[in-house]
This record gives sequence, C-alpha cells and structure tokens, in this order.
Amino acid sequence: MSNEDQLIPRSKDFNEWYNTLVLKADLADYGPVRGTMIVKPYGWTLWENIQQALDKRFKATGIENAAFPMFIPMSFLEKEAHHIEGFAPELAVVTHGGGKELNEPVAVRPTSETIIGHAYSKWIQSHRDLPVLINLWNSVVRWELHTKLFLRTLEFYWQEGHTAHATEAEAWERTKLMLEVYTDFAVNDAAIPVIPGEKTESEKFAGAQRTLTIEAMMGDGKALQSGTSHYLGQNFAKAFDIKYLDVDNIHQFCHTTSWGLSTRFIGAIIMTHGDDKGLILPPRLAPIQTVIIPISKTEDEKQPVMDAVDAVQKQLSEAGIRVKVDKRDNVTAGFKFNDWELRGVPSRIEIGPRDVKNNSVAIARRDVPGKEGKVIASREGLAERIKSLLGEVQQSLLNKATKFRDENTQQVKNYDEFKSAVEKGFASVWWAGSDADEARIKEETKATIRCIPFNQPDGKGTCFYTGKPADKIAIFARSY
RNA sequence: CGGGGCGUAGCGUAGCCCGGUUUAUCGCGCCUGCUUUGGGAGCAGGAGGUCGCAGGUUCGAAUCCUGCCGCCCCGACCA
Repeated sequence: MSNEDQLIPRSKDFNEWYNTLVLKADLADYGPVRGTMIVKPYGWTLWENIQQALDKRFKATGIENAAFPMFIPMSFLEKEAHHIEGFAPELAVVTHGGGKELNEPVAVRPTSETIIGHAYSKWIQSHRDLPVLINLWNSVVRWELHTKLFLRTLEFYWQEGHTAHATEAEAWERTKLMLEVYTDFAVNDAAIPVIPGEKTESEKFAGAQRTLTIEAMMGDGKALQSGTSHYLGQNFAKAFDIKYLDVDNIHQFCHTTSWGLSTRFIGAIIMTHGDDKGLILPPRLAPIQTVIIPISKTEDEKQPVMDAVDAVQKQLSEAGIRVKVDKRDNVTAGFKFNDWELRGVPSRIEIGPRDVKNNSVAIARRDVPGKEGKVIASREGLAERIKSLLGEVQQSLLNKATKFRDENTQQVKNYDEFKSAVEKGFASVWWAGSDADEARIKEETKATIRCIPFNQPDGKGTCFYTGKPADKIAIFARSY
C-alpha cells in the first residue's frame, strides 16, 4: 500500500493534508454543530503537556490560576468601545434559560477582559492590593464563519492571563515578560522558531493600547499568530473603574494587561514539523515519546519477546520516558511502524526474536523516516540512549524549522519582489507606510504586517512601498 | 451575504444525462475462523443502506421537477 492511500502528501495539497492528518492521527474530530471540535485523548494529552509547560513558567513569575464565569452581561462588553466593535460580530448570545426568555440576554465569553474588569474594580482599593496577577484556563466562544480544526473553531481552549498594575512601566514590563515566556516555550518546548514583535495599529487586539505577538512560519510559508500579549493601558480600567489610592491618597486608574495562547498552537506544531508521512511531535511535548513494537513469528517466540518488551518498558518509564507498548495482534509490525509515524511519536523501539537472542533492540527516529533512521543498540544503558536521542530529535526539529523559515524569508526592495516573496513565505521590508498603505497591500496581495520584530537591524533604509525614509523593518506574510 | 460544487453503509465512491434484470456497484474499514507478523499480510465466510429531508410527476423515482436542510471551495473579520 502506498503512503498516498493513507495521507495525501504535504507537498501535493497542504490544506487537505492538514485536515486528514488531524483526523487520522487521532488528535480531534468534528463536533455535531458546524465549526465545533471534539478533542480526542491523544490531542488533549498534547494540550495537557502544553498547559504544564506554560503553567510552570507562569507560576515562576508569580501568576496564580482562578476561574471566572463563562456568562457575561451584554452591558459589560459594551463598556469599552473598541472591544465591543471588535467582538460584536462573533458573539454567541444566550436569550433563553430555564425555559423562559431572559430579561437581559447574556453573552458567552469571547474573552474575559470585561468580567475581569468588573471583579478587579471591587478587589482593588489601595496600591497595597497591586499587582493582581491571575490566569484562567478555560474555553471561549467566537462565532466564526470559516472554521478549521485547531486553527479556528467556534469554541476553543486557551489560557488568558489578566494583570493589573499601579504604573504604566510595570504593566508594560509584564506585557513584555509574558511574550518572553511564550517565546521561550515555543522555541524550547515546541521547537518552533518564532518572531517576537509588535502588531501594527490595524492588527492589534480590540481594546488594547499595544499588542505583542509571536509569529511562526508554517510548512506552506504562511504565518500563524501563535500567542499574544496585550498592554491595555487604562482603557479597561476607565471602562470598569479599576482604581487605587496611591501613597499620596490620590485615586489613580490601574494599568492592565492580558495575554493568551490557545489550542491553535497545536495547529502550529502540526504545520511546522509535519511531513508527507504524518505528524512529527517535539519530544518535550509528545504524549508518547517512544513506542515499543513487539515482533514475533511463532507462538514459541511470543513469550520471550514479550518478556523483553516488558523489561524495556519498565527500564524506560523508570527513567521518566513516556513510553507505550503496541500490543495489538490484529495488525502487522509494518503497519504499526507507519501508524506511529503518522501519529508523530518521535522515537520507536522494535524488539523481535533476534533481539532477544542478542540482548539488543532496534531504534528508529521519526525525523529520519524509513530504514535510514534505524540502528541496532544494546539494552545496556538504553534509557540514557533514548533520552539523548529525544534531545537530538528536539534540536534537529528546531534547526530544520529555523532553516526553512530563513530560506523562505526574503529581504525585498520593491513591490514586485514583495509579491513573489509573499507567495512563498515572509517578506522582510523597510516600512514607513500608513494604515491605508497597509490596507491596500492586503487588498492586492493578501499579505499583512505580521509584526514589527523586536530584533531590528542597525541603521535606516527606504520604505519598499512608499519610498520614504524608514527606520524600522516589518515582516509581511499571508496568514492563517 | 454574492458566485461555483456536493450530499448513496463508518470512510471514499459507481449508478443519475437516457426512470423499469437493481436483490443499489466497488474499494477501504468492521465481525468470525485459519494461516501470518523485522516496513502498510493472505484466504474463506459474514454484518452493515429510510440513496440528506419534505412534497410532486409517474403504473413505477437514487435517477425527472419544486422547496428546504447541511457541507466544501472562492470574495469582507479573527487566537
């Protein structure tokens, strides 16, 4: 059977590849209502690993978790003008409860800034109450028109952090700090090289003063906004009356922040690392880090093989490796190899009669598919060997993704070069255009400014679009 | 919301133009048994369908007509 029967090659149809892979790798399924998603155990375990990786980083900076209601009075959303303007078209609104029409319809949260603002205004009286540092792990609802598993669904899971501070400087530091947390997580745990930077006026969050973002390049060259951190200024503080008495006994409005990363990030992992054979999960986040495949021809061979398999499983899990044994007897070994490659398990161990005799195992690595990635190794010191292999795979995924991004990022000087650059990937340009210029470029090329990267070159240049002198570089791309 | 396409078993499909040997085709998957297992196994038997829904035309509709529902692709927003 050819690979194509199972999964269309990534290079042939990226969109189709993604859709079938999500289903076949058992990450998720479609829900019964258009645009909703069922996250299956394999996908949810991946999300749990992401949660743990982020949660420990949040807590290290003083953040605590809490839970807020999913129902929000409509009037709350209307208090911040830009916020309601941004979210009104995609609100889900509950009009009935307990069989009766409600006096006041309630919105299902599209994000929690407003209900947080309501609570913070009660909780904060004095500068001694600050800062407030809270994070929520929850789901939110945005009634989107065009949906796609993990990338854009009516309901999605995420974390949203909400902090309140006495000063602009402190809130801005927190905004930057949380983007650094996301960057560190993306690069070191997910092996996704991201570009941290700032959104332009037209791309920032509805109600924010400034929006910071990490942008990643997917395998088809399009950009994916993978996490955002917002400095909200005093916009929500003024709308919800979040005030404190300062040391001089004068009322001051707080400065607030919010920051989020969602299950969309799973889409980023799929589209960054996946190949023609399926998923490739970064070892640090993979639900299963190594899978053991027992192989036996005859009944006599079965027991010694299984004894060896059990011993190796014990050896590896005691060393802290997430290991699974594939004991299915209704499919062949060859099928299992392909199956676990499709599911992206980063390493695989095969144990057959030959290995029992030689006290050996065969080890394969997912990032080098087929027989090329296979070696025979002794069972002595196997746990250490697998650990270091997982480290190598983690590193090679990051290297490969970084190389791909850099090769598909072009420095362009004029509009013609720009147009061909955004067909393939990112365009890095000197930029001095207006909002209107940005809108016109989007109209003509579908590319938008993904961010103004923090990392800027020295010196100045000439804007590729307006020809004006420019003092900053912008990254343009088509995006999800 | 405008343009195009589609709905037949869990999935993918043939049949539709031109209504009647149709008991609705084939592949994958599923169930049972035997043989298999170091890169997607073989044979044999078996289960599974209100042909998206509702009307209409007709002696007779998966097939023709009307309406509705749902999905996918392309043009305005978003983590």
